[in-house]
Amino acid sequence: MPEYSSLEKIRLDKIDALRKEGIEPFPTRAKRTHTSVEAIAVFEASEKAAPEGQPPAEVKVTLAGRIRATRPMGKLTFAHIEDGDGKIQLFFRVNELGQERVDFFNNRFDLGDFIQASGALMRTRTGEITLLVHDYRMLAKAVSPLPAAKDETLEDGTVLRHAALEDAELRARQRYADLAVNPEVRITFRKRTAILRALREFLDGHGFLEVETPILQPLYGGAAARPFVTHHNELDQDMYLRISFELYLKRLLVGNLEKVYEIGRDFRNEGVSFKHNPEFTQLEFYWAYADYLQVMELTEQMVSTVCQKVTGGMKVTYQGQELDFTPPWRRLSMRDGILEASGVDIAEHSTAKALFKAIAAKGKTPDPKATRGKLIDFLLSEFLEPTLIQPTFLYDYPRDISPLAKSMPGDPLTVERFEGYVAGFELCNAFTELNDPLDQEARFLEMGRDYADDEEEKHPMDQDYLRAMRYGMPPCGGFGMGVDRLVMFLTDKHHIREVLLFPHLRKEE
RNA sequence: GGCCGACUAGCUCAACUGGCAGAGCAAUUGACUCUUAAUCAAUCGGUUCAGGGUUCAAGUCCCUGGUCGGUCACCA
Repeated sequence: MPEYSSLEKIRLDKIDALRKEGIEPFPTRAKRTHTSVEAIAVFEASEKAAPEGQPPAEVKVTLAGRIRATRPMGKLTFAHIEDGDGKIQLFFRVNELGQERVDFFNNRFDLGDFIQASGALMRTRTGEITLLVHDYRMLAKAVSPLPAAKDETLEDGTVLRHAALEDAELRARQRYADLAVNPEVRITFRKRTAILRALREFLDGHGFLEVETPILQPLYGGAAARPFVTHHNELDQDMYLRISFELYLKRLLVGNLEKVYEIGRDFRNEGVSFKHNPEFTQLEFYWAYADYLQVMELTEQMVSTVCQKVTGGMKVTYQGQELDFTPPWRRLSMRDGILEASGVDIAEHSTAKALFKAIAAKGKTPDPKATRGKLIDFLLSEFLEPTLIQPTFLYDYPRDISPLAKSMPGDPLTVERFEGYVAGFELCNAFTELNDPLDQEARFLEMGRDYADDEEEKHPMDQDYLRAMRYGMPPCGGFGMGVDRLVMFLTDKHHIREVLLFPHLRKEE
């Protein structure tokens, strides 16, 4: 049983009063002929069609929406309702309704209630298109007051929000209230959907087949991350929530599906931050007979096309700085990038020991047990990453942190891999895929050895994946992107929570 | 997980070095036939995140816990 506040008790009393009056506060059916936006458009068209100096033909509509403001003034009441499209004003007047029905609205309806209202559209003296109400009824009573937000439209047309729901926790925990009260939040999530649709359109248009692979897996892999573990009761078998799609999608290339992609949820049992949520939306595609350079080109085409479609241009403002997604993006080798940013030339230090000394000379202290690849990664995040603001492809990664990528011909320490960086953090990760089953098996063993004393990063050997690869896998390029991060860039949100409808939060006490 | 900060009415926020917990909106009542943060008058509304401590006196100081935010660590 909830503890009702004094405001809620008043509303509960109104529900009782309505029922006593024979009115159902939660009727089963509703009716509407137009949304607020449609109604306004129809009325404007009718005004345009009217001959010069003549009043427009009468436009009768039935609207439905949530009451967001009321202004009772005796024999008149003005109210604004909001629906999924926008807002429109209702005008209750004694002339049409009689005093009793005007009073009934004022006495029984509250902010947040859903109402259905029919009547004729008109313009008020101040020029606002308004529904002159001839009939109305309750569609759903709101027991709890919405966390109020009132908008004031200033003379220059800017909207000033008063008493908006701003508390980040409450907004995320009660996203329904956040959405109900903050229209720009609805816009963000509509944009998110538009981005997903645009990504699918792009890949479909390039001949990729969208597929679905298991989320519950007997073995996890394809990334270095701790998994969530669950259990199948009937089979008495532990299962993992996937940490990537990679190993399953590449099995499909063995099966002669040459271009596949999946957009779905990955789960990583790791820290939560402004760019990490335990479950996040990943896009991966695999492309037979392509290499990482072709993937690079397709990536900048895809992201810029999506940006164009969703925002109307190739440039966006992100946290006060302009990002330009126009291809081609800057290409920077790992060696050059790190040399520029830190002064350390990784090519001059071929062992972990030598590289560690070079880093120490710069006044930084990485983990002394780190492999050479991990040290390079340290240099990358410490010096280079923060400088990669405009979209940049950083390419040629150390082999020992890339167990699924193919080595550069003639350079055993380096693999054909790139990551796309934007605004100082990683957007995507791609490589020429390793398709040699013997090399792949050796890499798995290598990972197992290198990380043997670090259970968390141990890469499990996936025998079925190797079996698939032994049937022959075409040379291919593969790609993965955190879709939430792309949404962040295109909606100018600093925190991943702002682009997830229901982000991870700690249990509510 | 470490460090720093925040938490006060349904919402947004005040309250000096410890000294009677306040405002606007929302709500209730009344006035008002073109308002738009409607206005005007009156009224209601509090376990100051929770628990403990110091003190004549705690929203304020101390300790423990919670949640959120920032930051660092972790995240090949």
